[in-house]
Amino acid sequence: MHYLKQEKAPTIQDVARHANVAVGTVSRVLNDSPGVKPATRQRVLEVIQQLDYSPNLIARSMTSRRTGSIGVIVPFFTRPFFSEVLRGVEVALTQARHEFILYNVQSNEQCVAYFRTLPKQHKVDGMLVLSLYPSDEDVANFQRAGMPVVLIDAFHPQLTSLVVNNAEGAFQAVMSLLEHGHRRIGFINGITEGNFHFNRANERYKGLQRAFSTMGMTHEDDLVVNVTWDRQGGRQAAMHLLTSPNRPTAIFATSDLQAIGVLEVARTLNLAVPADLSVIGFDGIELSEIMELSTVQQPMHHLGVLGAQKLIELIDTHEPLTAQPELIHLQPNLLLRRTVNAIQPQ
Amino acid sequence: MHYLKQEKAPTIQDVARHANVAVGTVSRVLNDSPGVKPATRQRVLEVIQQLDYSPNLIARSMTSRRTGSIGVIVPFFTRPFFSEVLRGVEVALTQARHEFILYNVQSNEQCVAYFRTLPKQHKVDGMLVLSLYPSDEDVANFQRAGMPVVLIDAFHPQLTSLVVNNAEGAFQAVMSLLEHGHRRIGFINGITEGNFHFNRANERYKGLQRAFSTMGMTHEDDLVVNVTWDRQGGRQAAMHLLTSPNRPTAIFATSDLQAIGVLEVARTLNLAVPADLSVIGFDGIELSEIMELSTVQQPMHHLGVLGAQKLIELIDTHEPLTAQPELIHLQPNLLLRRTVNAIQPQ
DNA sequence: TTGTATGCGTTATCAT
DNA sequence: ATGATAACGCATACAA
Repeated sequence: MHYLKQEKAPTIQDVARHANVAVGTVSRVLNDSPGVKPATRQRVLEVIQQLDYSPNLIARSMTSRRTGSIGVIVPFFTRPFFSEVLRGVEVALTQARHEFILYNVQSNEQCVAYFRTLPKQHKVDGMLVLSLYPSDEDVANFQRAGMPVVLIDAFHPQLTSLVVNNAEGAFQAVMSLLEHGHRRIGFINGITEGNFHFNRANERYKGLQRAFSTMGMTHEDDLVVNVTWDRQGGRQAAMHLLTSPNRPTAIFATSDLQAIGVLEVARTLNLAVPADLSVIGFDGIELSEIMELSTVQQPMHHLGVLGAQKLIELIDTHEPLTAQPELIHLQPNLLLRRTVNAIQPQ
Repeated sequence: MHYLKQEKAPTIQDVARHANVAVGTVSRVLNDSPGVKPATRQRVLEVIQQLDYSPNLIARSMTSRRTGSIGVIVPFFTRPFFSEVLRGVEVALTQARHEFILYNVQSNEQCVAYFRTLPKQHKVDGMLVLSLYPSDEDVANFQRAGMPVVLIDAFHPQLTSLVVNNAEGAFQAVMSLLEHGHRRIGFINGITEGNFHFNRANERYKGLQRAFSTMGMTHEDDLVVNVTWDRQGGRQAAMHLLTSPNRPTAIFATSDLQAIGVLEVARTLNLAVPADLSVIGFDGIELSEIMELSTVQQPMHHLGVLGAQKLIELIDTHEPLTAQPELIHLQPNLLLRRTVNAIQPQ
């Protein structure tokens, strides 16, 4: 092969020289600032074309103090729920001509490290945090660094937060089961592998309890199992619940993945769904549709889009830090599908 | 709330001043270069701590000409296949202390635009390209810009490429169907929504043809359907194939998602799988396991890890552009599960 | 309308 | 061992 010429990339200086103008003028052309003679502009444009010049974005960030990219901190980004939210984020961001750096977190230490270091590195203009709860100290750090932050599926009093009404979603799901005649309802509660600060699962538990008390009943503690949010966790929980004496006739899981795990175990135990067992999940990922799983649908895409838009807003308005943080509530939506049935007469 | 002090972030100058040293010394401490008296180092370190100073990475990139982040160009990143590869990328990258910017592409124009602009913007140190084929001109651009590129699940003679032996995978899948007695085998070929440059599907078709010719037979054209890579496409194709007279007894799809679509249609048509219809997919995504779908497993995670490692290598060695591009072959692996059965006696 | 000069926060190359 | 200073590529305030 012929040798490759790897000339240094042309700079604004080169353009200026070739066009017989000063760098200032080229800069003005680039940012189409007013006050440059059409003829000159034309000439500069031609040279730019000819030299195949493109501004160095890093250098530009030096003066503009904007990088054009935002950081997204997310646990286990390949999980369908997060993946769907990210999709929404991506849509809103590309529309706003921004890019995003993905900071995947798999352990508490990693999360803490990101919260600590990222605000001060100046690599991003703002941060989107998914399902993770920064501490007061972390928040103070963000503010000191002047770094806008939006929380998605998480909450902090001083940060713009988008939250889904988890309690309400759980309430509806469990009410539905109760109305179908179920009384022994297993509840699979999510803990997280990394031991992050979550509390969604507890809200969902409260929703369940409210449903029971609405019906003048109380939920029995022995039907609550704490496991991880994934299929594996669901399988463990289901194995425990379904092989115990006086097994539940229905199971409500705090994630679809867990619910899928339940379905798998039910299959191996030869329990027919929904004849022998009703199941409701949470999230409304695509998989739930395929499996015809009843679930509490979260507005994942919307969560992502809205969160990204709010963040861009904060960045663009240069966010007077006195501004009141917004708290935005979104509603989940119960989706009854194949896996829920009225309880069979014994 | 008390007013928020949003002081400007401290710079290396501030540190120098507070420590009564010159910026050069602070820089030396930061990069632990040799030749700085322990006492001085200590003092500087203390000031850094006290000021909560952290170097501005953008400014650092100015001189170092390295950003510490790489760009990943990927179509439809939420699809399980890409998502899994990305997971591998993330693992290798965080290990190498790099970050990645996700460039999601959904149309040919977007892809072309990324190929054109990204190399010259200096926002990333290198690029990872998934399942997309840059043109010769694009490649020339990369080289001119001195931007290392690694192709994953794609190939270009002048670029380090990781490819899976698609033909072999398809061959094994179809051979298995043939050995199970199937003769009328539907083939669902993938086209892509965005009209990118793909050719994987054709390789898979070749594998199918080779299997047939190995058995001294030929595959009939009317059993080939071209649809998109997703569930939707699979459903369309299945509907077409399964409602035609003399329907196939088995279907081989070029993606698991398509195969899932086939299963869905089979269910609505009251065709039992595998009694009435055998199905094999391609990719080996988690969903295939849940659905007990037979499939050709691709080394997705490995693809991501290896690709990222190769790219980091290129970046670190500052890649003398004369270097021979590597071509790395990975093998897929046939996974026979519930959805394949010997053909039933009519 | 256009040119010049300064600054952005580092690193690196000189001196000292 | 450390200090002073020139790049790095661009934007911008100020001059002309």
